[in-house]
Amino acid sequence: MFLEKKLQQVLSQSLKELFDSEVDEESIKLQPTRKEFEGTHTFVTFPYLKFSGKSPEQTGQLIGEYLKDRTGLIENYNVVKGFLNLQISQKTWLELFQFIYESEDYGFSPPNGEEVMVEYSSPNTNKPLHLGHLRNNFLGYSVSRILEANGCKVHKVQIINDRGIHISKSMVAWQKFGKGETPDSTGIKGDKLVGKYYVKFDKQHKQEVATLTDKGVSLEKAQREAPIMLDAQEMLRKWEEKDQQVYQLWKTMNSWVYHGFNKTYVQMGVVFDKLYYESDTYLLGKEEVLKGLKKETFFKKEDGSVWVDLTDKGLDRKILLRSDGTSVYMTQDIGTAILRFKDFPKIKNLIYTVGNEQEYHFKVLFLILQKLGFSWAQECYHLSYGMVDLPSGKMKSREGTVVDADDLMKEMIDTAEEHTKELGKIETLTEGQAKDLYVILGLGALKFFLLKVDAKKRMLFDPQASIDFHGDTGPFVQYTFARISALLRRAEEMEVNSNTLTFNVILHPTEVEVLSLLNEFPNKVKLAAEEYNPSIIAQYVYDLAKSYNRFYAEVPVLSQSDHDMLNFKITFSRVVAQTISKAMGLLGIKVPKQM
RNA sequence: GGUUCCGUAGCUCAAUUGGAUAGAGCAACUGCCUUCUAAGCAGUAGGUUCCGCGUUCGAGUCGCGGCGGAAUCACCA
Repeated sequence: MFLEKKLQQVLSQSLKELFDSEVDEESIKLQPTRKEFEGTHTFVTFPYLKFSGKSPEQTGQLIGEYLKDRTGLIENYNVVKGFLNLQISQKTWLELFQFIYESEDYGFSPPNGEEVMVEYSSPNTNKPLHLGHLRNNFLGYSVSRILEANGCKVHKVQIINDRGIHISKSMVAWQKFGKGETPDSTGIKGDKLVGKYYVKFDKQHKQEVATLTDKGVSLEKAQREAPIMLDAQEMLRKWEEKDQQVYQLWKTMNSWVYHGFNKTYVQMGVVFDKLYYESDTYLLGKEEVLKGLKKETFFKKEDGSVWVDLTDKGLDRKILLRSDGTSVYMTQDIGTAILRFKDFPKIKNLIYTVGNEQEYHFKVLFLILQKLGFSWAQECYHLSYGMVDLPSGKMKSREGTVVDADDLMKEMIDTAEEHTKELGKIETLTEGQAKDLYVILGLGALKFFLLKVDAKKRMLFDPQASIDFHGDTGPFVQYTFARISALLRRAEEMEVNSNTLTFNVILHPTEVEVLSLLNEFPNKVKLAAEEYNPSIIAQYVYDLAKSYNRFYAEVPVLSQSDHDMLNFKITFSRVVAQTISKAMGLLGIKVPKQM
């Protein structure tokens, strides 16, 4: 950013003086120079030929010459076809470093007064969290952090789908087969216990359906009218009537689940500022739909069901209330959205982190909110992410191919422990510190793996082979941080005076490369926020670490005899470590001082 | 069938939003620990960017037509 501004300025100036053309500084685009050419920044001359009236090469030559002679910014240049490659002068690089070093919070913006809400995690209370939730949560959490880094105040919220037929199913099965089991009595985590009964329901249901179809009942009818299914529906009715016993059971079982979820969230390292429950919002949604019906925004069918007609927007008709008056998914979401803007009237943006399978749903939801006359409907955004596939294909709870969140995290942590012990570099850590380290590394690997891929894209996760601790991974970046930390510890022992920085030094090419990346950091943070895209940060921090490692391998730091050089390289390393730590923080990943 | 998204090295992913000879990691192979952490560094090999046509100085990227895959189109959530 620092460099771009200066370059844009002098380029605009040169265009004016050389060709007498007014070009807005902001509109001048620079791109990184391909590494087979000399230089770091490239200016493409093609768009400006109309001003110069000369060939691409000549235009490049003229501008390059001007910059070299008239400004101290570049020390050399070369022209290949229409590409003007600029080599920034040492002096400029050092100015840049000084600027970064002295910046209060380099790359991050101070509060700008904007308020946004990010929803991530929308679990059902009938089964445990799985790999899909991990991508969802890491993504939403990271996007929140990135928005915060850009100065926004972020409300991190969760919507808990705590009502409906699915939880009734678990409740019925627990009543029938549970024999009073509780998380305490069994030692099973609450969400797992409830999930167990959800599976039990499914099993029982299948059996009953089979019995019925054997008697000649059609499959569809059998599925609908199997005794246990009727029980579940009855239970849902009783719940809506607030039947004491059912309500109590519902509260109890949900509390088990929340307790279990919380453990999982703590391990994941994600937090929420506020929780929304669908049981609190579905009635509000219903009210709004009835209001809309009065105003004839919606219409009623003969059987009493309420619909919205979106055919004028190229979409379909969509049901909002069933013929028996009960609400559907959409009804709840209408209520939730309204409640949120009531709770936080100042929010500029409501971001839903939800899988791309629900794109249609959100398109419809936002249109309905618009029809209801809420101006803020424009501010709702569906942050849609792709599904996580397994080598065996899609995850399906019924077929037992779901990767459980707790299991996966534990596996990652165990692998990290194994790896660390093999390398044997942490004898000085206490047992507690070592345990913490395994969590940092295991989760770092997992988060980085899930976040480095563009969120919009469907991705493949191979539990056996996908998670590596080498190469383009979380631990690689963490390692770079730990390495620099070790270096800095040593430097401290040497008592190097780093208070006075005199930049009377000669830069190594690898240092220029790193500086060029450090210069990019603010851009990346901004871009990641604009696109709600953490993968930009993940790719960036990998490049930075990679590039620093090259420097580390080629340039000795502590054995520098010249004081200024020594001092510079230590400070330089510290700035890189700080930037790595900040970038990883945006991904929700911690970095260890030793590993 | 309609709509939307996707197709890049053996595998997993990039490619600065239309820029130069399409880049990383993994897997394979070759070097580098008596000097700051080798979870590292350097190197070799690997490509008709699914196919075809078009748009222009320039296409993995934009348009059209195919082929292949996914999601969605519920009185499920």
